[in-house]
This record gives sequence, C-alpha cells and structure tokens, in this order.
Amino acid sequence: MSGYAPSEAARRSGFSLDTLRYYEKIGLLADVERTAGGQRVFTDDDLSWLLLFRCLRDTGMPIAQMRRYAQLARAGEHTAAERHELLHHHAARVEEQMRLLQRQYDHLREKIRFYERLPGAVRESQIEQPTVAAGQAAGQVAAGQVAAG
Amino acid sequence: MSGYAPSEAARRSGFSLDTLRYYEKIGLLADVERTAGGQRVFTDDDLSWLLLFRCLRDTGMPIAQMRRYAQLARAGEHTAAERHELLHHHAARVEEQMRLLQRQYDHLREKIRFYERLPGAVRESQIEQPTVAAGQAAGQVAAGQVAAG
DNA sequence: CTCCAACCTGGAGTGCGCTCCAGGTCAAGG
DNA sequence: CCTTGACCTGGAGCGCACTCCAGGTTGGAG
Repeated sequence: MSGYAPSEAARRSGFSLDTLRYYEKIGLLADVERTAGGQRVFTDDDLSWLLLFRCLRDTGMPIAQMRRYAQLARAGEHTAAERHELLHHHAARVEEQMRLLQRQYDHLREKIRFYERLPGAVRESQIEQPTVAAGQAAGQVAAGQVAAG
Repeated sequence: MSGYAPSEAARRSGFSLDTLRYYEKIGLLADVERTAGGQRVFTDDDLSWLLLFRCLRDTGMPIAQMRRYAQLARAGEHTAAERHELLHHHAARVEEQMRLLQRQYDHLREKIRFYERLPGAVRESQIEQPTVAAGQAAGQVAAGQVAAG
C-alpha cells in the first residue's frame, strides 16, 4: 500500500498541503517521489516520517531540531547514537512540559472552583460539568482570593 | 507586603520587564501604580494577576483571550458567569492538550526504545536513564519499523 | 553632590512556523 | 477533446508574542 496523493498525505498526517511542501523545501522531507508530470507521490516511508514529525511538533520540538534529526538519519546508521540522544533529551523536556502543564492545570481548576463557589453561579456549570460535587453554592468567597477574579 | 519593583515583579512572575510593560500597554494589566518619578510599583494584586497570566500562558491561552478575561473582571461582578465560562472552556482545551501530549509522549518513548534495542546502543543510555529495564541489547530490530529512523 | 544601575518612552525589529498568492500545469471523468 | 479540480513553483505576507533599541530620567548608595 504505497503511493499517496498530496491531499491524502495531508489528511493522514494532519499537516496542510502547504506545510508538506514547506517541510520538503526546508529539507525535512527529502526526495519525495514525483509522477512523470511532476506531482508528488508520498510513500509509506514518507508517511511514517510525517507521523514522527507530527509527534515531535505536537510535543514542541522546534523545526531546526527535527531537521537535524532527519539529516542525521539520512547520514547513515552510525548516527544512531546521536539521534537517540536527541530524542532522549527531547523526552526529558516533554516530561518537564507535562509537569508544568499539570501544575498550571491544577491552578486553573482552583480558579474555576472559586467561580463555582460564588453565589449565583448555580447555572450551566451544573449542567456542563456535573462531575465535581454538585449542590454546594454556599455564599462564602474563598479566603485568600485577593483579586485577579 | 505590597509594592514590588519592576525587576522583583519580573522575577516573581517569570515574565521579562519588557513583557510586563507590554502587558500593561495592551491592556492586560491596568493602572499599575507609579512613584512620583514615574517608575512602576507592582502591588500584590498585580502580582496575583501576573501569576494568573503565567498560568494561562503556560497552558496555551492566547493573549487576546486573557485580555478579554481581564476586561470582564474589570467590568464588575456581573461578568463572573462569563469569566467562569471562559476559564471552563479553556480548561477543556487544556485537558485535550494533556491527552495529546501524553499520546505523543508515548509515541516518542516507543521511538526511543527502538534505539535502545539497537545493537551497540549500550552506552550512555545505560548511565543516563537506568530506569527502563536495563540489560537487553538484543540484536533484533523492531518489526514494523520501516524508516524514519 | 555624584554616580550608576535600574528604570522610562515610543516605536521598530525579530523568530517562528506556517499560509497565501499569482500564474501556470496535470490528469481523470464525461 | 474538454473541463475541472487537484496540483505545481517561487516568493511574499502574516500572526503571534514578544524583544530590542535609542535616548533620556530616576533614585538610592557612597
């Protein structure tokens, strides 16, 4: 099952057509095959690269680094150690990112609870988010809530 | 304990001085107090706003939305419902973001395992990351690993 | 009083990652 | 053959969130 039209590759990877062309132009994706008429044909290989790029982008890797990775991979087997290292470091950054995101998410949820404890807040919140213990709309504003309401 | 110098506010919030000025300029932070000579003095209130902005930025909220939130808050108590809604929707987006990040992190870890199973990969990986079951450097390349090495 | 680091302003510039455009070409259905 | 929608190229433009700059002012230590 090889040979995807540009639109199909875009659909499967989640990148736009322009982005696919851009990635090729800057040397992320090398040597994409063409039809006699010059239109791109993406292989399964290209697709697996795109899925990797999708992963790396979604986890915040800058394009310059993805490019380095791709160039190492093309340079041959002997760069495996460096590629491993690159991914390994990236994973560490992602872990840090996840921790930060979790922390700030908790902060956010606390802020939201402040609104849910506000008198008069018993409306759609009850409908849209019935998870958090419903039924206490006490008129007590959380202490320590200075401003930034 | 009120009245922080700009540099102190920057340190505590994690924003640069330029960013603090920028946030004031675009109307995120309103009416920051000044000394007679015109230098900014940040209050505890300002600080708690900044920490909220830090939270929202770290979780990917665009500045335009933070601005809307801040303007609602300044408009008075009667906007509490809308502010709640705004944060609530944002929280949902953050949850989605966390799920995606986790998924792609898993993908990344699988990729890394591919390198760790490569023969000859028994080096620093053993030292830097002793967590994942050490001791299997079998010479078997994972099946299905087409390219994007 | 002097010094100098920290601060001020308005406005221009930057880096990233696309995204859009004009003006053509290709290829499959009818 | 003709049409039409998907595709091609090079290059300009964009949106975001800052970041930097020049040229001047402030204010606390010595």
